[in-house]
Amino acid sequence: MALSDRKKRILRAIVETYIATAEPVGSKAVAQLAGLDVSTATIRNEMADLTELGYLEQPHTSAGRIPSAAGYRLYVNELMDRQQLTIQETQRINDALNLKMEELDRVIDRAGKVLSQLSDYPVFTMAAAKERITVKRFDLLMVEDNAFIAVVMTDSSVVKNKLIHIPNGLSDPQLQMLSAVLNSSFVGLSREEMEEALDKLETRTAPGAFELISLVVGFATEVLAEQGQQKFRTAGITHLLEHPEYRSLDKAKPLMAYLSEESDEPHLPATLDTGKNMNILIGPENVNDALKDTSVVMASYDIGDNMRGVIGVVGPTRMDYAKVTARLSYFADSLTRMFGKELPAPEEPEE
Amino acid sequence: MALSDRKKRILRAIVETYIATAEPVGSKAVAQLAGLDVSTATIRNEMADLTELGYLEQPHTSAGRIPSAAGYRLYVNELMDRQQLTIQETQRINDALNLKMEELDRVIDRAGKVLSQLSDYPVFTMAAAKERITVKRFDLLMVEDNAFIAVVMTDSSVVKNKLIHIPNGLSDPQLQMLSAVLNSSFVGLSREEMEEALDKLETRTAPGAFELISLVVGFATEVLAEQGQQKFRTAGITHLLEHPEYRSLDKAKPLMAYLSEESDEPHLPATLDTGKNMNILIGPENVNDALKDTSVVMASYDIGDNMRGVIGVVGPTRMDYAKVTARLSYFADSLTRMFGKELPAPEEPEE
DNA sequence: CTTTAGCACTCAGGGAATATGAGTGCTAAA
DNA sequence: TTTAGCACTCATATTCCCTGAGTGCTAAAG
Repeated sequence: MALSDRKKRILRAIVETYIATAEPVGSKAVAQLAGLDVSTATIRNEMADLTELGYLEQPHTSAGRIPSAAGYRLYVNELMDRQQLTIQETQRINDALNLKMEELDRVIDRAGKVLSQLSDYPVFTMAAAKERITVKRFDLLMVEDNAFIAVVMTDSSVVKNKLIHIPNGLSDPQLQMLSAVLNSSFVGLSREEMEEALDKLETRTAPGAFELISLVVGFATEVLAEQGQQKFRTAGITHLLEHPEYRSLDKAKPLMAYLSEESDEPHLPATLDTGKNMNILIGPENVNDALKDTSVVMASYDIGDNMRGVIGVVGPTRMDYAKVTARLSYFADSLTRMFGKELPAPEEPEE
Repeated sequence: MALSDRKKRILRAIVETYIATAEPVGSKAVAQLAGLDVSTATIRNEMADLTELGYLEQPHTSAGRIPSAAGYRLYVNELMDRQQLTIQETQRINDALNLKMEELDRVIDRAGKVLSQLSDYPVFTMAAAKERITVKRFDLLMVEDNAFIAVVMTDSSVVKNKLIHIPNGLSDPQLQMLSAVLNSSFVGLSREEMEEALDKLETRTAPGAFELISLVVGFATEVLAEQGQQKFRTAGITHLLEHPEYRSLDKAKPLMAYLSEESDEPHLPATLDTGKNMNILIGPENVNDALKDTSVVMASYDIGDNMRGVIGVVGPTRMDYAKVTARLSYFADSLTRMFGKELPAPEEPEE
């Protein structure tokens, strides 16, 4: 039940010209473009077949054809050429990512921005710890008399700190003691485990000391929570407005609101834990209502050993899949490569 | 050359109904709304005068009038009522801000988001150190054998850290020494001064040690740079699309791109250092081209002693100034108050 | 001098009618 | 199986006309 070669060429020509023009494609245009030496009538017959098979749709009787979701799917799976990036583009990407290593978030943000510029579609990014993360060590640094800095390092080598004020001051030995308790009782525990451990400790500890411990542990659980959370960010949402399917604001507004974090939480079906690297969701394949007429192309990458990120492109079903997938996979590879090399060692002193 | 009372009432009625309806206001509507017991003909005469004086404009001969920039200006300066917030609104604002104190950036982000929801316009925020900031102290914490954590605290009590890898390891005394050099030679210096000091030090120090020092100092300068930088963020840009003046995408796109950080650097004329608290820029008063048909209402607030922030609302010239200024000033006051109380003491252990 | 009624005039926006043309399906011949 | 030919469909653009809100001006009234 495979399609004839000719049908495939016709389908491909239709998908590609529709992607380029956003207008229904007629038999005449296909005849010229598909490079087949047959008449438009023949093409029409084939197109009728393809419509019957569900790969094409007709907006109305007297218009050309546009690809259906199934048509795009077939195109993406079998027909599409693997596009090459130009040297300028790879250069651009490398420049953007290989800046002197900054904070994770910023690198990801920048990646999103550049990908959006290169693809002309909005881009979203997420990152989260893959599995259970724990605190690897605590450090406390006295500052003046009435405050100390709590430094928390996770087992994925993320380090966070917080300034904690203490009205009554704290002696050096007290600080040592505090640090000892933290490092002996709370290292290696997940967030929930830390909270349990804290409860147990309460009865066995002097109230004053417990107060301080719970402040630091509270901060540590926040850090773990934040690391485990999937931070959703977007770049280039205004690119949406460049595509005719969003010319009407009724279409554009909900999607833009959805992307710009204004609709609350329930975000993209970004399957962080999928094994596959590249994932294409075409229109109705999206579960989420706001994305029904939208395609999402996303790729995941590793951030060191313990985290994983997703970077994805959002656009109309009529998306330039060939262009997007090429750029996207290059990005995902680059990110994996650079985080593999650089994390958990954020900066190598070059010499 | 002051306007008669009646003219003022007419102007005010026109501004307010135009703000509400977005459509040119005719003499009949004014007669009903202004509460003056005069005929439409009289109103027409007055409106003709106001047009002549430059406070009103006529889109075309047979339409009603709309306020000119000067008209808005007069309205904002003299005619506008000071609006009260409802209890629900102040409650909402307090809830949003008085969460347990998180990082500065997040509080500001949340403030922007809530203000945007309450005002139905996009909101931008910025924050930066007011004056010269310096490092107050350095701490170094050895982690395993091949890395240490550098902790930098600025004089505005911001603490940042970074994990630094060292291929060759480091002995405890070496670390002590490093720390001593940093704390004796680089505390109290501005970014530029640190770089100078680093240059001078180079000749007098062993290459290996200098390498490490320059890594830590490099990080410190980054921290100072980041603090001094004005971080521009926006929330709720999609609110733009709700206003008829941005129904045409040609209008909406550039402004949205401008706001969503896609057009590079040269951002809002946000005068961080202005003495005034509230600042209203109406349409052509904006220097920037992208904002020519746009009004900006902004307020500044203090973040502790050493930083200052701006929060502002962006919208069409036909903006609901009364509503916006009321909410905005409440926000600015709340922010100043909360940062005054909570910073530089980010969290008081309650007891 | 100010206000008002009356009136002719303007002009954007909406709706119906019409024209255009790209594209189709079908039939019959090659 | 392919192709030429033809009648048919229908979205879109164009034109034209109508409607009505709003204006400015004039002349009378207060």
